[in-house]
Amino acid sequence: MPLSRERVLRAAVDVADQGGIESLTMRRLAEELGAEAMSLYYHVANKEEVLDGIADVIATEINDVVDQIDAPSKGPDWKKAVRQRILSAREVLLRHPWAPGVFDTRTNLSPAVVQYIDALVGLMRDGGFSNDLAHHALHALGSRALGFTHELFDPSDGAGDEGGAAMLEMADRLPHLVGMMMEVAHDDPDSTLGWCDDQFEFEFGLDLILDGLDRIRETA
Amino acid sequence: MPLSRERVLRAAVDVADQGGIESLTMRRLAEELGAEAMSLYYHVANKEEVLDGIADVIATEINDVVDQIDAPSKGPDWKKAVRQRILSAREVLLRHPWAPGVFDTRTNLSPAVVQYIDALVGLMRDGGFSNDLAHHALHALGSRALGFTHELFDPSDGAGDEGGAAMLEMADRLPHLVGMMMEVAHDDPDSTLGWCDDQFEFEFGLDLILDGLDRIRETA
DNA sequence: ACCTGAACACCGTTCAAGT
DNA sequence: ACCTGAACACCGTTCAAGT
Repeated sequence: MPLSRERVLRAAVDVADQGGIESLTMRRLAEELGAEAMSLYYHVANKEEVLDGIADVIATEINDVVDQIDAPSKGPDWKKAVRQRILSAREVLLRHPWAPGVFDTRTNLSPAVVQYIDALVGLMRDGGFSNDLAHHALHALGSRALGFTHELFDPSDGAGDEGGAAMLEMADRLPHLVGMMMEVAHDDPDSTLGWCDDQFEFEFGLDLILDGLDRIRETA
Repeated sequence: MPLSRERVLRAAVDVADQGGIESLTMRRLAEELGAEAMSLYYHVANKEEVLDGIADVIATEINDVVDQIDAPSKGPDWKKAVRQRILSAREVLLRHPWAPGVFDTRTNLSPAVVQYIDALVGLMRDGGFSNDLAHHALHALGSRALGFTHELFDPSDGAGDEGGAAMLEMADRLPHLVGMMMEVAHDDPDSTLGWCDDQFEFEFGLDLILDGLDRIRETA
């Protein structure tokens, strides 16, 4: 089977899925395809084009999933329809944890992402959004529209269990944060320090925004 | 003047400010300091530590600015206080456009960022937030808490003025998006395609979230 | 048309050696 | 204690050359 742009991009996704995005080098990608690194340049201009390409592959996978959803979106139903779409997109991205980072660095926008956004605007228009409100809504959602957010920090490491003395010193400098952590961790003693339920928090933020938009929509 | 961790990090910020983050290499950084690349390793463990370091330098600059704000935050005043803080943080980041991207890749969290977040939780507590609500609020704000969001795409390029024929073809595939763009661009004929006012959109999304939180706070 | 070998410029980093 | 020269492994990429 000869090489092709298609095969190169699919292999690139496989490499990133298996070894993470930092393992995706032109030489490693060629190896995956049983070819030499230089052969790739016949099918793609450079590595940037590979990154643009795999972003588009993932966005296409998202579109394939969400386009099978057939939810009513007229009037007040818009919110459930949009919510379902975004959470489905998120499920796809959870299978490709490197993808959000790649989307972030893309300056060229993926056609499949534009297609996704277009459908989202369509749902909001069904809900009675003005074009102006739909536009602001896209900005308000930001990366959440595609199903991810950028965590400020990963609570899994750092600030860990350094023993009581360091904890007391920390409580002095960070009274509010330590107080919050202790109380929230106390309420949910299962997860001692992996104390954030990503899915729950994502939905909380998403609903906060969707509810706010719905309120503006009604009074417009 | 001998090298020092401090000088290395300040020089790294200068290099990034001047030439962008991709211009920040160990060799270029050493040149800026009139030294050899290998000398840097006496003061920092590796490049990752440089990146952790400059993230912390910027976060410290943010703290220096926001700590001078003395706004009332009790009860309903919390929202104005938080809003002002976040918009001030944003002003600092606009002077270091590379910084959001660096924050994003940091897996080790900057002490100065933690300090910033702690103060933010304090303001919310002043406003009557439960620790639980403050915790969800941090996740809902996400990177917006620090004053930035990740744009889905940069409207300055792509989808540009490819003439009427391509536009008609685009309108066919992307009816909602093209319709939205045409209407919003029509309302604001100044900015033909740089049609998004970043500052306005940032504040719109921020206020949407803050208003939603305020409503939950009141009914709690 | 499609693939490759040799080579180049550029990384981050190690380590033994200088002062 | 602080800095450096030489060297290594690894990048992305060019280009002339193979089939």
